[in-house]
Amino acid sequence: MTGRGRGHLANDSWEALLTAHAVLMKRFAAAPIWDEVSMREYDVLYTLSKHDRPLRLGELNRSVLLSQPALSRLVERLAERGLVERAPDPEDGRGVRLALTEAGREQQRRTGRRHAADVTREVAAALTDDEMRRLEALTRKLAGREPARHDSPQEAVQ
Amino acid sequence: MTGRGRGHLANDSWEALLTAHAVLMKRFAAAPIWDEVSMREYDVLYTLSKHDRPLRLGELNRSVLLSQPALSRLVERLAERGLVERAPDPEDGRGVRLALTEAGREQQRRTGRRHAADVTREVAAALTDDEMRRLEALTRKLAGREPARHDSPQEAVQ
DNA sequence: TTAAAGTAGATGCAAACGCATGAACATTGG
DNA sequence: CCAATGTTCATGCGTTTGCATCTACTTTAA
Repeated sequence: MTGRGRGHLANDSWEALLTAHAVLMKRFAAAPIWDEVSMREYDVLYTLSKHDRPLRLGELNRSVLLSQPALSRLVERLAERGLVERAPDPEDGRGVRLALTEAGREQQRRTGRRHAADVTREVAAALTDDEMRRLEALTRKLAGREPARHDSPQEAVQ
Repeated sequence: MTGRGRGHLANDSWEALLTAHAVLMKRFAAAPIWDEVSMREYDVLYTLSKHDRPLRLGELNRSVLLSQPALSRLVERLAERGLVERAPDPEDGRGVRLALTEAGREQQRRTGRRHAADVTREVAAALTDDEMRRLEALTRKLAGREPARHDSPQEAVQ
């Protein structure tokens, strides 16, 4: 007698995550720190800052919730503003290698410092240290998997 | 000797949540079930379906990650398609009361059934029952608070 | 080796978005 | 009671987004 099935558990927890995401994103968006770069632009700058090697557009697109063309143009605008450098990939003539410029890195640090303070204020005010650690572990586990296959499991196919 | 401070814990857990959100949203968006209503439109239909009383635009806007004007027009389009009903609020002449039409409710159920299957597949494949319950509890706690104040705490001001 | 198929990113264009602001109504203070 | 202020949603307008498609390059296989 489990009360609710796994399906309900899965959907309820996902809905709760979505709600938390929306509520906190609204609060962060309301902060007066997005005058130089928008939240989406910051997302790109932050993702690039996390890696020390240049990223391909497609790699970047895996963590940024935008369509490939939209991201392509967002990066284009950041490049025009001197925050991102676009270079052809020497190992793949189709690709571009994206990296922060020095100005981009400084901008990321400046905005990141201010944003991190907001994140700390909201999250640390809501959860204990242990809860934050557990939330991190759970959400990492949630994202860190192969996509679940849709079709029925085929047994011993060749 | 805590290793990392609360600020780091807060930011790391928030980043992990953001990553999980982006990764799973991408997978869900890739599902072939958004031909009748888009994900954002479904978000509105779903939120309305959760409440049995009509919602005000402002209330709806608290859970939907869109600007007020964008939501106003999204609702307008849904109303034109006969999925949402907009009525003036009898208790407040400025407001509108939003509710699903019967067609809207059916559409929400149809899309919801298909989407829920995807959510179950991804989330239940990644987490145990206990983990799902813990994730739900943590994210509820995270969102279910008053916004943390920014300014310094004023003591005993009148 | 080379034609066919696949992949990465850019571009045209209509739809949707956010910001600033407006119009209508509600609330407050004198 | 009424003027001033606040609140709620709608609208004008420039910017950004997504979809479809294109080009350029790579990979596969014959």
